[in-house]
Amino acid sequence: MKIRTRFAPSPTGFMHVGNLRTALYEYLTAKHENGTFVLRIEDTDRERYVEGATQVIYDTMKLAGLEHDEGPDIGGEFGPYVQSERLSMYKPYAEKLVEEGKAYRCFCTKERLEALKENAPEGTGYDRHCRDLSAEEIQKNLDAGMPYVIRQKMPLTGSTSYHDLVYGDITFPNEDLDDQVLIKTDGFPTYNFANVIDDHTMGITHVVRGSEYLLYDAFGWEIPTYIHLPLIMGKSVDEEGNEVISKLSKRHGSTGFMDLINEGYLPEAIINYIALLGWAPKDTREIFSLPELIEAFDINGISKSPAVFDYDKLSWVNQEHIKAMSDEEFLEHAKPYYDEAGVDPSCYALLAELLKPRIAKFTEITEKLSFIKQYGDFELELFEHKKSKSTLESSKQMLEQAIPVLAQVQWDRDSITEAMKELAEKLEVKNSVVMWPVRIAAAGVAVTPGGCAEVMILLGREESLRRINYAYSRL
RNA sequence: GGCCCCAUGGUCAAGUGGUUAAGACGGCGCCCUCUCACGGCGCAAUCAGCGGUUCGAAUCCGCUUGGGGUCACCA
Repeated sequence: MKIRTRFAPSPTGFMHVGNLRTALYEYLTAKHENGTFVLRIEDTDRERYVEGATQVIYDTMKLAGLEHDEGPDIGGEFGPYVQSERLSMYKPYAEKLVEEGKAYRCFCTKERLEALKENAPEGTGYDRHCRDLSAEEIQKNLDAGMPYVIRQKMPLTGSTSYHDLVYGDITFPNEDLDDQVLIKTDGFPTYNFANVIDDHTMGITHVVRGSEYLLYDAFGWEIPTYIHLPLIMGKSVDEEGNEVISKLSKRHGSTGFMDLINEGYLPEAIINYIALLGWAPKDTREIFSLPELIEAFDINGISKSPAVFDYDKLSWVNQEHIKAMSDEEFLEHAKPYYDEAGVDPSCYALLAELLKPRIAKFTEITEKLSFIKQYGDFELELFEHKKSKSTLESSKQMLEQAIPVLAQVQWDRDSITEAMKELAEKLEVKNSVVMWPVRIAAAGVAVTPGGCAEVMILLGREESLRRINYAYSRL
C-alpha cells in the first residue's frame, strides 16, 4: 500500500519549529517510501482566523523545501484541502453517530460549563449532564431553538488502546475519557473530529504528530498508523532564577521558522537540525541535505524522550552548511553584506575563502568586515603582542621598513606575503614581528579575517598605505 | 490532583544481556599560526536511586524519585 501522510497546520500566521518538525517527519515518512505528502489547512477555528496566514504556510513549506503532492493550491483527487470548504461533510457523520447512540446533543450553556469547572475539583471533565436527556426534552429544546453541540458518548467502562510506532501500545481507561465535543455550536467541527473524518476520507495511512495529542479519538474506523513525536523543549529561567525546561514556546526566544530565518539561519540548516531533534540516523552523520534525509530517515530512529532545542548546535549546523557551499552560493547570500561593507567585486573569491570558516551566520559578515569602513585612532597597545614578539618600538621600525616595500610590491596576496617574509628575513626577525604591526596598522583592530596580506588586499594599496603611514606617524 | 508518557555526560544522542558505554554541540588544554577562525590531537563529564531476574545488566521486571504532557465549543 502506498503511504499517504498529511501535514495539517492551522493558519495562525506563525510556523512553530515543533510544527515544522512534524511536517518534516510527515514528509520524510512518505518520501522515504515514495509515498504521497498532503497539505491540508485546518481552519475550523474562525475566532483565531488570521488574514493571509495560509500564504505564510505556503511560503514556509516552499522555503523549507517540503513540497506537497496534494493541497489547496495544487489540488488533488481528495479535495477540497481546506477544512472550511469541507464543512458540509462533518455534520452528517456526527448525526449518524447520534442516531447510532454513540453521540448526543448537549444543550449546556457556556455559563453552566464554566460554573461546573469552578466548583468541581481540578481535572474533572464535563459532567455528562445531557448524555441521557429524554427524546421529549431534546425535542423541546430543539423547538425552542436552543443552541447545542454534539458530544461523543464515551464508553464508561473498559479501556481503549492502540498501537503507536514510537511509543508502542498505549492504553487508558475509558472512564477517564471526556465526552468531547464533535460539532461546536457554530456548526464547525472540532479539530479532533474533523481530523478523524479528513484522515479517513483522504486515505491517510500514517499520522505523525506531537505526543501532546497522545490521548484522543476512538471513532470506529480502521485507524491509521500513529507516529507520536517527543516534544521539543526549551530552556528558560523562572522568577526565582531556576532553570526551567518546558514545551518550547515563544518565551524561549525565536521559535518560529521565519524568526530563525530572520536571525540568519539557513532553511536547510534549520531542517537539518530539527530532523536531529528526536531522531538519529544509524551512523554518526550529522550534516544532511533534504534528499539525504529522505534516504536516511527511518521511523525506528525516532526517540521517545523530549529534546531541548539548542541554539548552539543549530549554529554549528548552520556553519557546516555554509562551509559546504560553493563560492557562487556563498556569494549569493553574502552579497548584501558585501555591499553594505563596501567591498570590491574583485575580492569576492578571496572573501569566500576567508569568511566561510569564520562565520556561523551570514549576518556576522557585517562585523567581520567593519574594519574596511571604520578606522580611527585605535589604542596603540594593539601593536604590543607578546607571542608575536611585537612591541611599540619594533612596530615603529617594522612599519618604517615595510612602507617602501609595500609601495612598490606587486599587489597580490602571494607577492605581499612573500615581500613581508623577505623583509623579516633581511631584518633577521620572526615573520610575525613585521606582519603583526602591518596588519594592526592597516586594520586598526586586533581581530581580522585573514592576515596582513588579506587585509591589505581588501583595503587596496592606496588605503592600506594611507593607514599604515598614519599609524606610523602616531608611534 | 486523576490519567498517560519518558529517564545514558550541561545539551543532542548510539547502545536493544557480556563494549575500555560510540559520536556530535558546548567547555577546557595543546599543536598549527602574523590576529581570529578552520584543521589536528587530547582532557573533563553520563547509564537518577533501590531492589530483584540472571553466571553476567545501561539493556528485562518492580518500586521510589525526577521530568514532561494532558484534562477547552484551541489546534
